[in-house]
Amino acid sequence: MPSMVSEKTIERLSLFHRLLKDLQDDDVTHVYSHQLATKAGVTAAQLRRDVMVVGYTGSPSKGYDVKQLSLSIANFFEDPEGETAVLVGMGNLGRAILAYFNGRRPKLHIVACFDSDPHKINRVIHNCRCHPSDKIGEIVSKGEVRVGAITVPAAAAQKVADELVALGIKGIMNFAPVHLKVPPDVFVEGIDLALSLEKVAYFARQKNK
Amino acid sequence: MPSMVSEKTIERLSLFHRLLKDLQDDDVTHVYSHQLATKAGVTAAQLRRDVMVVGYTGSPSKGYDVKQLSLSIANFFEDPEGETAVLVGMGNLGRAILAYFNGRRPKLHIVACFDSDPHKINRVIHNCRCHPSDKIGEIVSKGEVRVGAITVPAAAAQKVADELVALGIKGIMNFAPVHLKVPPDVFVEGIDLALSLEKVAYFARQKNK
DNA sequence: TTAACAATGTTATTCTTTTCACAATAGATA
DNA sequence: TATCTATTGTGAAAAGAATAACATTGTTAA
Ligand SMILES: NC(=O)c1ccc[n+]([C@@H]2O[C@H](COP(=O)([O-])OP(=O)(O)OC[C@H]3O[C@@H](n4cnc5c(N)ncnc54)[C@H](O)[C@@H]3O)[C@@H](O)[C@H]2O)c1
Ligand SMILES: NC(=O)c1ccc[n+]([C@@H]2O[C@H](COP(=O)([O-])OP(=O)(O)OC[C@H]3O[C@@H](n4cnc5c(N)ncnc54)[C@H](O)[C@@H]3O)[C@@H](O)[C@H]2O)c1
Repeated sequence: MPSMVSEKTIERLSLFHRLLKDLQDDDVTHVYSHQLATKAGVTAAQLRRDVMVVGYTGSPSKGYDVKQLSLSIANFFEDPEGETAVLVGMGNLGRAILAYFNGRRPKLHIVACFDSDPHKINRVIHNCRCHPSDKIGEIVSKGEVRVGAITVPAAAAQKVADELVALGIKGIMNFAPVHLKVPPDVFVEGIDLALSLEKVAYFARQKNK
Repeated sequence: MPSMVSEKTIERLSLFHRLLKDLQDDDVTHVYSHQLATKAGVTAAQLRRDVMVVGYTGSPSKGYDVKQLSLSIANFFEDPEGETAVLVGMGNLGRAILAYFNGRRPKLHIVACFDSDPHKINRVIHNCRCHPSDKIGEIVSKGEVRVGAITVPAAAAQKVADELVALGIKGIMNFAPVHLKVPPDVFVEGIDLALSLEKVAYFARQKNK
């Protein structure tokens, strides 16, 4: 196993994993790299290269065994009983995300939510009771959860991040438009929709020239 | 001006632009590359390299003139009176995004929303009346809007994308977890939160080893 | 049995992006 | 004025990612 796999490869493997599960639902047993690659929107060469890192090997004539490859990727991710996460900031975006991940979605369950607004505290939203955010440390014991999502206003994001780090959280999805400072043993994925939209607008202008 | 600027550079320039506006609000007149870079979470060398593409040049002793650099980036983006966009899918996520962009946010206004659910049609949400999605072509005239956001279930996303493309839209933000097939003159930014979260979970596991 | 085929695993190559390094420069200092 | 300092702009080097190329291999069919 290579000591470090790139973020891009992890994203694609996760995507392949999802597509493979869809294929399984449709009772497809085998798939060729170029077929799966087309569904994923990548090249076959890249898919094969990504698949290398999980150690699974397909057959030149049958292609990949859907079930086996799916298992190999799951095994590579080594996420046995599904990850749990906490979410801080039960505003518009926080509620949408909670609905999404705690809906029919099986994996990665959000087990606790927090907000500072007294009107939201103790309300149960999407099977998740909203707790006061200054009680995080009491409700979630250190090391209990590895992943956190931040959907509070930009001004509060760093403070929340510090609290999550203190809780022992090692991965953060940050939707607030600020760069978070965290220790090197914490992974931050910054999702800045305003920037993404500006980018889309820029390239849209480029395209119709 | 280089004919093609990378997506990464556009994202960072947009980020710098935002940070420069914040500095202006605080009446800061000059800033050094390493200061701005720290706020942005990138290296100073990278920032300087990005700034090259907009053609602005700073002073070795004063650094960058905040106002001038901000103007230079805005000018490079050449987005005169602010972009407009349409949004299809007024579910949980669609409403959150609408609230976000049509709130105090000045730029990039969502001018029309669509949904197929009769219960949602004609309801006014965040200053935006929800129209029936099969009437897009009647409500938005071709070429009127350049950017679209898709927040419908995965199964409906490609169909919606086709309709947007037919409308002359050149840039799409797609939140549905599917790869969209569009003509080469349309730019698609796929935002797949489930994949992002899986990635965070993976690296969180890696980190605490 | 063996040749032909089509798809894989993997190495080599190309292309892109980031980092490094440093000459050039504007101002501050004496 | 001459010198010193800190920062810029940018070519060159390094690192990283995608693509191409091809030898290898399991299967089919003559
Ligand atoms: N809504 C979107 O689609 C969207 C898009 C892009 C980015 N964002 C970002 O996501 C964040 C949330 O956006 P939103 O639209 O949901 O805003 P929102 O105002 O609807 O929700 C913010 C929530 O955070 C809570 N909060 C504030 N300070 C807190 C604290 N210290 N601890 C715990 N909770 C706290 C508030 O009570 C509120 O419920 C913002 O940073 C915003 O910039 C949102
Ligand atoms: N909610 C989230 O945080 C979240 C996160 C990641 C991805 N997504 C994706 O975003 C999309 C929307 O998610 P959501 O949680 O808002 O779902 P949702 O079910 O709340 O909303 C979907 C909306 O789309 C409408 N719709 C369905 N078919 C349509 C059509 N053909 N034309 C127009 N409107 C149509 C529905 O009436 C509904 O209002 C999904 O693809 C989902 O996978 C959502």
